[in-house]
Amino acid sequence: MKEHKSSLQSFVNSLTPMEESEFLKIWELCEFKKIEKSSFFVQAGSQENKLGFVLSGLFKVYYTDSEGGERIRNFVGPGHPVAPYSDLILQQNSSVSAEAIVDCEILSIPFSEYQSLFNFSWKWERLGRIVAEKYMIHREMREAQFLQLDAWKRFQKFTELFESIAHLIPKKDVASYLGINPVSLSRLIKENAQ
Amino acid sequence: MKEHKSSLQSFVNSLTPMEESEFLKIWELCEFKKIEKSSFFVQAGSQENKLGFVLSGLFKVYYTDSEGGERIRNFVGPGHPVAPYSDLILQQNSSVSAEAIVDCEILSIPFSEYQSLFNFSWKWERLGRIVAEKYMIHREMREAQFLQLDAWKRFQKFTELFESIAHLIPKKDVASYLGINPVSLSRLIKENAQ
DNA sequence: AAATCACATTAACCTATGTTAACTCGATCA
DNA sequence: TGATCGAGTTAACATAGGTTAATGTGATTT
Repeated sequence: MKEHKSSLQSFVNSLTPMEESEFLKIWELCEFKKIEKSSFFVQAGSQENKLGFVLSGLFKVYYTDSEGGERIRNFVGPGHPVAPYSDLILQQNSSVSAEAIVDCEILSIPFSEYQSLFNFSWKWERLGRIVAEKYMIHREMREAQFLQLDAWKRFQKFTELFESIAHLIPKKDVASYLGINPVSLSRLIKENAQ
Repeated sequence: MKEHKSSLQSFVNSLTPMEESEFLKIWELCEFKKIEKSSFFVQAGSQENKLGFVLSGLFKVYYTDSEGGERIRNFVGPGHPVAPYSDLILQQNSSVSAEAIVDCEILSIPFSEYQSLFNFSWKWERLGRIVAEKYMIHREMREAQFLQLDAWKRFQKFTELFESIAHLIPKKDVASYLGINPVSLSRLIKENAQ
């Protein structure tokens, strides 16, 4: 669909401006998929070869602990890539699951073919660099927050960062993202309310 | 010095094999520096334009909290880059300090010139991508540990990761890296020492 | 409509980690 | 040589956050 194409295209162009012909290289790799609420784009433990680009909806990306509990690494909404990026690079089984919180639409791209674009042109190599840099900046921001902030301050940062989509996210998932449990989040909200 | 050159060269080649002539592009940018114990390569709050490559010694890279306390993000030893990488990319004042834990020798490279190499050849763009990917993988690993592990388990991971240099790191700095205080680390070691 | 279910809230109690302070020890300095 | 200092340890107590369990509520299923 036209709008899906332009959604990906404006993402790509915002990172590295590209000629239409260059952009088509990735567009040809895209497969449109619908993923309904509570279904998975990526399953932890499996060897994946997909990079997703979210068109609509919202995913949670999480580690699973030994008792089956979720530890949410990130939420990913429209206009952003969703993938077990480190695992794809290291060619290891996915350490995270990516699950739809609401009904979602995505473009799915085979990761190995995405990587092949790096050999196809400098522009794509550059895009790969910038994508990696952006991932890094986000992971580092989270690391900094765990290192410096208590749970309540992390909650405030969460609220700022996910302002536009926070209302879609169940509180239990917010708690998991913060590294605390839902009961504790309830208490924090109550204690800090006004 | 010959050995400094080959130290950087083998780092570069391990990421992306390069012709001697290509490698010289970065080698020409390098300035050799000695940084003595307790001195800084990077100061938090200042606008920096340097990428360091550690030849010998050991740095701690840390955030400073409102009361002046250190929150250590990472330790960097020989053969690795040391820089406020995200801040350099975002062109903002450094959010971290990089301080020598012992006397150090480094190569210092102007970051803007390092970035210019990306325009000079595809090979350098590729190197930039791989460096960013590796940074990302490390930041993500730390994020995952804060999300999933308690302080004692994080300490065990620290011990594995920094096996070869852990003996150089004061325990108070280890505690800071773990996100706990030195008194708590002492207690954990005591309680877990069988 | 009744039953079920996931989610959220609250309370009571528990545990990991923080805080303060005292003491030791080895390194450095006067 | 003695004084000082920073790091590390320990103990006592404080607090943030975890655990369990009870309760409510709204959505979904039967």
